[in-house]
Amino acid sequence: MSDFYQSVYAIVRQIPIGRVTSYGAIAKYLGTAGSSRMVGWAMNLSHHQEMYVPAHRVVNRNGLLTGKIHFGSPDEMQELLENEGITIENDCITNFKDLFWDPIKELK
DNA sequence: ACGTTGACCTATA
DNA sequence: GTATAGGCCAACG
Repeated sequence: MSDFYQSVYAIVRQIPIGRVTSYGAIAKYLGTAGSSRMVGWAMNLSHHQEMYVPAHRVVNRNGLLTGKIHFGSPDEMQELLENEGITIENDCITNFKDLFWDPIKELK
């Protein structure tokens, strides 16, 4: 495994409960801005990682749950987020702007 | 080995 | 404001 994926997983695990972030923010934090798709790939491989990765806390820039289909059940991701106190409406995070957790600002 | 795809983002029309 | 285009790079067929 390259350090890139490990770094991505490390960041995702450090996301506080009830907060979310975006692929672009993570990519930018890792210095691979513009290649945010790789972050998505990292998430794709996250499910066969030993350590659990809360990929449900990572959404796209619009706060839309685009990756929900990659979970076992499309509704699983929304349930997990709502379980953490996040409000979802039509697969979108309503208070996304408030719940947004920027690793550059918070983790830097 | 090559072409296509993808859990994205930014920019232009 | 929505629509389309381009760029990015790794994995899959």
